[in-house]
Amino acid sequence: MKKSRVTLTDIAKALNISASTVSRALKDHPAINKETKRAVVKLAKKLKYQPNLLALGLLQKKTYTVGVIVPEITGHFFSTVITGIRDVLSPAGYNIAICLSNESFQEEIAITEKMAKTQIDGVLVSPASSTKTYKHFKALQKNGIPLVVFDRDCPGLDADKVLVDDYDGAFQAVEYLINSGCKNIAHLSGPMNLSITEHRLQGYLDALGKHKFPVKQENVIHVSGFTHEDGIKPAQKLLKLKNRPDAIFAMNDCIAISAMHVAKKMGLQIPGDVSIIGFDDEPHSSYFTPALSTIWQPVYSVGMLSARILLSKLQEGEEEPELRREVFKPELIIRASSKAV
Amino acid sequence: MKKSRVTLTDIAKALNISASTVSRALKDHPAINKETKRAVVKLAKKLKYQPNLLALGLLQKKTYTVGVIVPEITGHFFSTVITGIRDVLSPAGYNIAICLSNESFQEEIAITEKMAKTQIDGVLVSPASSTKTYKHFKALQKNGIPLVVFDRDCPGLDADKVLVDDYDGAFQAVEYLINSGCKNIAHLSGPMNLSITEHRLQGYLDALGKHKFPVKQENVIHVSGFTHEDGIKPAQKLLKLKNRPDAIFAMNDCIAISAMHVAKKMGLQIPGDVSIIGFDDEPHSSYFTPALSTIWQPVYSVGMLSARILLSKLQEGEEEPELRREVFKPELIIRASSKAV
DNA sequence: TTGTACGCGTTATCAT
DNA sequence: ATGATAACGCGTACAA
Repeated sequence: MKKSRVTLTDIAKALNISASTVSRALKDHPAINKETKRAVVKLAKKLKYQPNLLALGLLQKKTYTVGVIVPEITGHFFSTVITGIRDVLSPAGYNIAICLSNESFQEEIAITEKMAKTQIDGVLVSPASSTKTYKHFKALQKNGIPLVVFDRDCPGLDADKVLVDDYDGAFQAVEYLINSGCKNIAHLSGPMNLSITEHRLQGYLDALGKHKFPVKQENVIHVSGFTHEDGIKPAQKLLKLKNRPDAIFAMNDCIAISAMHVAKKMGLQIPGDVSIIGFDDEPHSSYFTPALSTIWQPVYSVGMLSARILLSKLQEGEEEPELRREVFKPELIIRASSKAV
Repeated sequence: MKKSRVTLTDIAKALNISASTVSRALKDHPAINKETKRAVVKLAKKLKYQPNLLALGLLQKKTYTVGVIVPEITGHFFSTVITGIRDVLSPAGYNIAICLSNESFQEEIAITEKMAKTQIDGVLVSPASSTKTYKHFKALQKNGIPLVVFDRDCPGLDADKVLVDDYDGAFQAVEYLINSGCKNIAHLSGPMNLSITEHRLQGYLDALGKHKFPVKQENVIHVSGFTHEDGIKPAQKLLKLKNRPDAIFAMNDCIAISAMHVAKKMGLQIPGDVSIIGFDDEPHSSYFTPALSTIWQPVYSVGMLSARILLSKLQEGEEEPELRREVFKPELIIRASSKAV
């Protein structure tokens, strides 16, 4: 027997008044008798009345729910972004529906469709690494659902964007390695087709170029995913090269840790034989031995700003054609896994 | 100008037929003309019609959405549980609404209320460490919303539960330390009032008791939270004791890493001077130096089973009074941070 | 101050 | 095979 929940009408019947009066009493409507209001509020509390948000959403065409699509939440990055998003959206009265694409294009499409059906008010998204076209995002926009892209760019998609200057972070890291005397710098790059992969790779290449360092094909290896396991073989390949690199810039901390692990197993000194720098500044990165040098990003701010931008679109209602593109600067954090300059 | 999305009626008008016919055409109803069906489907596709799930939910009193309440997602544990939950619920046609209580009792209450309002079908929850009463959960149940508690128990709450035998895990760890020759074993315990904290502590105490080891007050310190920072001071306090422990069993890997960090800074050998064992088997735990011994839990299975139990309640409809209580056994994983037996 | 009527989008039921 | 109607729970314009 499905217990149906208490409704406005239930209260109205019990008090022998109309549902609209009950509605007004519960919403601080100006035109309402104090007595009736008191009675209604009292009974509502007693019956533990909960307004049905589905009905409200249907009526107002507004659900006060924002969808957040991220590829994963195992790492520090996205879970922190989500915290930033929540800290902005929650006080503003918005719900957050977190959805994981699992780095899968297909799942991402399924999620966006579901969101459109559930009448979500707006969407914050960081696309999966396997995402190739943006039709599903454009479909959302055509439905009048504002979209903000964060961290991972969607080149060619007209949307508000909050990004981090990955190019700059990579450039800083590699230039530091050069300044610290490294001569043969390798790069453990990310999965192809991902904006952050490309930008970090380009930063690496340009830093080498600026200092007239030759770029060697063999020194750049793409990993297939973001787990430790994904980094092991590529790191081995790199460190077994005839002309072994004396520095590795890894696309993230997780992969950097794999590289450290491999290097240590091979009996190499860090940073004596190989300097290593990661990206992301995961919370545990400073606890490894040696402590990992890395690139710090204003992750929490990325979440907050993305949410604020979405919020403004949501509240102004009128779509303003001016799209925002905000880019945060990352910072190099030098610890013990790289030589001093 | 808010673009309202395409509805059944829009399609009906365009085709000069009734909304119900359109509805039938789109749902493979038996009684429907092939021609009209073809026309409807074609137009629906062209117009990118998306059924409004709010309306459906309102009508059927079923939203096909399940709420998942977890204290945090930064660690490996809850993100993996969520994966398990999703892998069961998604194929069954259910949506998942992930909500973070942030270890806050207040937020947890707010979340449960919101879930009741949004007419969620069922709830999976692992309570916050600050949660003290279960009224909010009972309110959900009274509303006819099935509830499954996982990992962290709610003593006294009548609900389906999927737990891990934390007592047993702790017992195994401590007994191993004893067998490996440690004489003065300390425990970095979790926040008070948390079932897993109590069970792990009890396992520690009973293992000592079984082997006639004295229990020293000074050897048990509670940490206030689950981050690395929360573990530093307690670990320092422990390792600066006049009678320094020769082993530490930490309530989780994160805290164990803090302890390792402190020990190394003090120039202690691990496991020569201090053995260390954690709990959770985080993915990076084996990459530390020395690799961390720990307790592995069937995390993914916890998620899957919880979801399956909820699913059965959801589908059978009729509430069956028989509550399930499933307890998984954890496994001790010995790496390099503890001596061999 | 309060009640009535209507509509949000959908489906089930009954009628045609 | 198709259409009309009612219903889900709520808020609001309008009437009383």
